Amino acid sequence: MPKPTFHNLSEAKRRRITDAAVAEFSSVPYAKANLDHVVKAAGISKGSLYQYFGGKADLYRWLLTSWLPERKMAAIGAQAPPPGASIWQILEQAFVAGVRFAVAEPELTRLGIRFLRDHELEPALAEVSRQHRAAADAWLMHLLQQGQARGELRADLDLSVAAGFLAHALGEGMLDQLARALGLDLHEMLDEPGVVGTLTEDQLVTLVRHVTSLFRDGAGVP
Amino acid sequence: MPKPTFHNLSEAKRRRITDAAVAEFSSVPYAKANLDHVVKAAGISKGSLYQYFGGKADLYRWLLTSWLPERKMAAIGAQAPPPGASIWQILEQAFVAGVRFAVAEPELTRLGIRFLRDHELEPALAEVSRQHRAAADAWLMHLLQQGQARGELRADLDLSVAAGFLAHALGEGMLDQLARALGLDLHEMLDEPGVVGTLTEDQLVTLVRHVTSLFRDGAGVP
DNA sequence: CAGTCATATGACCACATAGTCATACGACTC
DNA sequence: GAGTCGTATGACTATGTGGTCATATGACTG
Repeated sequence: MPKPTFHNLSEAKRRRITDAAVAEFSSVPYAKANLDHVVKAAGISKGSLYQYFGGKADLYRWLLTSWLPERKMAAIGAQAPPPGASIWQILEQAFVAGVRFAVAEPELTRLGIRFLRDHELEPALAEVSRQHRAAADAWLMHLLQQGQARGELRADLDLSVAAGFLAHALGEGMLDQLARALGLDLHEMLDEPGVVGTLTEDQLVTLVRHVTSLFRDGAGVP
Repeated sequence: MPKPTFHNLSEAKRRRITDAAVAEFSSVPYAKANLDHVVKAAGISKGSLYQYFGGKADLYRWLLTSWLPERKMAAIGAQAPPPGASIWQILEQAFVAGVRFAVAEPELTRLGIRFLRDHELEPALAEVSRQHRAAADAWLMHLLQQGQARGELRADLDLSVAAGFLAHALGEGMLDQLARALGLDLHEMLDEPGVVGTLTEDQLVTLVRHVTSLFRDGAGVP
């Protein structure tokens, strides 16, 4: 976590530093991320960085556990679902919010994806990631149980299996599908700023419905 | 690719080197993998390793593009599906073969998973991975089209979306589900050699059926 | 203006580790 | 036994980079 000095800096300077760090950590895996790039891009000296943060791991941890979640919250907002919403509406809302964020902030998305892939490196981060997973899991299981009780789900569904797939589908999986729809690789898509913007709201919602439809009743063709 | 010298070595020595390399590359990401560990574990000198391979990247590439596929083929074998098989039988067979391999060879599985996660590092490997993906994709799409033509699929299914999910489900996703069934994290599961053996053939097949059932007709509860 | 404090600096150090090379070994030939 | 050829060795070099520290700047105080 940042040292007090960091909080005393001007908003603009903090921003320069954060931007530089995000750019670096989102473009290469943690082990390859280079603090010299960060300080150069931020226009500060190496010594200063160590006046603000405890080190590389500290900076990375702060970005992922404090800064990124804040940005995400700010961007998505905690939209309460309408009172009588079906679990499909709730899921759809979550899916769409996630994809909209990815479209609006491809760099932050890349940062998050990188984290998913090498969180095992920093034991402290592994714990963070485990908690995230557990929270998402609990939320999904609760939702699915509710759905099953209301008869909104296919009756033959194994909830645990479904929750596992939805967890993936809500995150990376959805982005993969998007990339697929554009004929690209996930990384290619996130690296090209313009391309995601070509997706229409309509395409997006259609894609989301195709995903959720897997868990709803089929049309029942024999 | 290995230099000619490597092929002249005794089977046993080649084996020691390969085992050491697999152990290293499967336990840490490529950037962190240390050739000194490899030579020590293999009981050879650093110079020798460079007599056998062009360098770190060369060794890694060979493991993933030649050695691992061979081992996989040997372990799974190219079982032709029975002539009149439904796509569900074919998929089930593929799923089960994949999981059996993971159970039998957790270290090789870890190696493969690591590769999936940092293939972007080595441009040459990115190409390899792209080809794998494309091949898997083509196979799945073909299978699904066949299934749709025969009416074995839910009629409302978007084939492209389904193929995307199946691609994940056949690989990492299936392993994730397995770990979930054991109450573990994917990496925890692969790191503990004993634990996977506790799964019965029955549990395994049941899990696989739960996954494929997502794409089949639901029981149709309103 | 002297003193003090927070902040800034970048040359520098410490260390890890990919890759090299001069040298040695040993089997096989003549 | 001298020559030669494929192989083995590990000390060494080159490089990249996380982290440190003596020194500086400059604002504010009395």
